[in-house]
Amino acid sequence: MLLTGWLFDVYEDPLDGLAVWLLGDDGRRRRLRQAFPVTFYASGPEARLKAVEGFLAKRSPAAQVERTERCDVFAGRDVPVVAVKVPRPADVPGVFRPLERAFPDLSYGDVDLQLSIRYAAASGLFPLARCRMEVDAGGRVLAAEALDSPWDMDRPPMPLRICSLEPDVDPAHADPRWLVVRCGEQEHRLALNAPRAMLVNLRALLLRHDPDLLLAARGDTWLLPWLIDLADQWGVDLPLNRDHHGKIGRRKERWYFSYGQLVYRGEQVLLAGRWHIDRHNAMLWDDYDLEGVLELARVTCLPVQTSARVSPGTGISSVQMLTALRLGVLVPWQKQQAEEPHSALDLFAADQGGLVYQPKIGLHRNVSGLDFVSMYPAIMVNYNISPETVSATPRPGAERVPELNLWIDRSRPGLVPQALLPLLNRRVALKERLAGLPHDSPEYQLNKKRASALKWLLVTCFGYLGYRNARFGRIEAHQAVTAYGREALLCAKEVVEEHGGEVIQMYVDGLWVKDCPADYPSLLDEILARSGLPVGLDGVYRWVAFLPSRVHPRRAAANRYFGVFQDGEVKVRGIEARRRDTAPFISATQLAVLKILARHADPQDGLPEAWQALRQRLDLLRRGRVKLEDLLLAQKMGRDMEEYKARSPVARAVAQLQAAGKTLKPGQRVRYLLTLGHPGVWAWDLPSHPPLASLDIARYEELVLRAAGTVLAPVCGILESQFPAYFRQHASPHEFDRYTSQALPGAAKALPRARGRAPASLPV
DNA sequence: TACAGTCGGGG
DNA sequence: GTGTACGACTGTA
Repeated sequence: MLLTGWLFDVYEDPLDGLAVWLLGDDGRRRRLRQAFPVTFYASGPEARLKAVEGFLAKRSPAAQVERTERCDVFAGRDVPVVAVKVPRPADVPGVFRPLERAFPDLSYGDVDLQLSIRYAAASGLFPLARCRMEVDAGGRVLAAEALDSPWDMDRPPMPLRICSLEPDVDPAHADPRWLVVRCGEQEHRLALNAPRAMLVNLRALLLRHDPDLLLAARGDTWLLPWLIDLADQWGVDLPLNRDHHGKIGRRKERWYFSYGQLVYRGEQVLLAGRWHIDRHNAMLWDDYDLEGVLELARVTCLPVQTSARVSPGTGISSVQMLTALRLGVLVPWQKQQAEEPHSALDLFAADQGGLVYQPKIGLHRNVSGLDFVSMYPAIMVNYNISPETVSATPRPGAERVPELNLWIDRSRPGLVPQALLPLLNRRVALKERLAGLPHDSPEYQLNKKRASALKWLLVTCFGYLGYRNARFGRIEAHQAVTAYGREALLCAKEVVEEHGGEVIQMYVDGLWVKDCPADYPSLLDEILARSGLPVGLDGVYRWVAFLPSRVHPRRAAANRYFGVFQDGEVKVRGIEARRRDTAPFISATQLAVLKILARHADPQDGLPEAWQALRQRLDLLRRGRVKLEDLLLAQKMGRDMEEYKARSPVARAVAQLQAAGKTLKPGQRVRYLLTLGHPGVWAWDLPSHPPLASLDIARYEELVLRAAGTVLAPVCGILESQFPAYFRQHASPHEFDRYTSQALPGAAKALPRARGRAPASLPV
């Protein structure tokens, strides 16, 4: 039988090797089976390989053992190996573990690979591929072929049936009463206080709609674990899985450090034959949602349920492994080559990393923002930077890295550039398409999410190059990339200056140019021609403010700025509104003030209106008209409770929750209100809310004024620290407490003009 | 004032 | 599955 359709999912089947789900063109969802033997390799001295053969013949008779050669990418050549082929993926650990224990001195390759990646490399199929399968009467796949590729720009959408499940409130905050279930056009509200009826109804819905995707809010961390227990308790057979043979996969919650910050990942519940995604436990869901997840699955070949939950780092690592498998390069089981311990993992490490300049503090008009497009990935591709192409000694035909004693072999394409090239090309193609589409069209939205998912993959690949435990990482390659980056930025600066522009700020992959020559295309082309890397115009700022450091007011903070483009769009970086610990009301106030300034060609002309808006906001705060949710500060718990030395607000809020029986894990976010007296905070997830009168309004006022000062002080030409006093004196002629909304229009007239007040040290 | 603790950055 | 930068800022002691 010949079937065509979409590849829905592939996972291990203990008996047959693989379970393969096909979403057929006829609308049927079929669980097929496929035999799938897998091979891994051992390499080392001849005598040891002989011993391996003897060992396996005795200990693992089911394994087929063969002598051959494979490419060791770090050695740069084919090496003799023992190939060990086992009948099913599930057989690998049983054969490998004793082998590795007996021969710890050998190198191993292709051992610990995700099944989906092995399958993709072997079959040419990928998640969501259009495909044709030849299947026997017993549902065994005899042959399969892909009918499209992940790089296709236009593909028919996969006809997914989606069911969404959502509790009426966040279960961490309060006890939900309803579960809202949406299947297609229908919406059902299931009462949670009648568990048996709820289960029976949910079962009926699942059977009737048979969804491909359960999109559950808090599905990982609350709903599914709870439903599974409840169904068990009430003896209801709840068909969460579509695969009757499959088990529901549970992964425990965990926390870890990544790029210097603590990350908490909640428990995961993975279904068989159906996808389950919890948008609150899905990486970057708010950025690219389902379409981005599907794009990731196609290009990384990770299963959809995995793509939704992993960090882009895992994604890029999968693409590298896939590339290696397809090229016949061994994927090291453990990292082979020695390297210095290092710390500079991050894209923006200033020391021997990206180039950072001290901008000129204050307000600047008519500034162009120029950015290299995907700078670091473009460098890796353009200069062929890969762990195996970098060497610390000159080799014939190798190119020296600027400023460093490193050489790059450009005679053969490196593994990492080969993995990146299609991603980079696709992102460029998607962006080109976006440029021609109206922003409100569905096609624009779709492609934007795809481009965004690719962006994160590309951003992370640089970090992976320098990451100690990456399989295809090497610190020297990482250093080479940043060296080329610095060179490219300096090259761009030269070109700009030759054209008569003044560079007022440079930051890793971007530069800000005052009174940039208007002939952009030729300027950008020249930078491309001289640096080899594409540059784009981020936009032309009507004005942009670079902020001084709060700790050292004479020094500029490279990373705190805001500005307004010619079309009125606002861009902010590093200031309160960008920080996830800022209360929504405070962010909103800061942005509201900034948007008022943005409406004026000269931001100072917006000051009277900005003062008025600020007074109104403070008035709302005073009169208790701000929703409690909008006053929530949110911070991550950075360590275990016992490890806190200072009674910081977070520590106090966590302690409150603990006393109320709610335990938080490191990396989880704690939301709290600021209250009067001791302990000064009120954790949001406590069973009750604080009385309105106990909110520390004065403290909130301080925070509002501080955030407003960040954007207003540079426009007034004063230091941020002077702002609250300045505001009370100049912009608020009446006593604070006497504010009423009726008094406001008159008050606005009494405002002074700030123009010309700037001290000499602050260019305005 | 020193120290402890958390945040951004990429588009 | 793995994972702990750096500088800037805020708050505590």
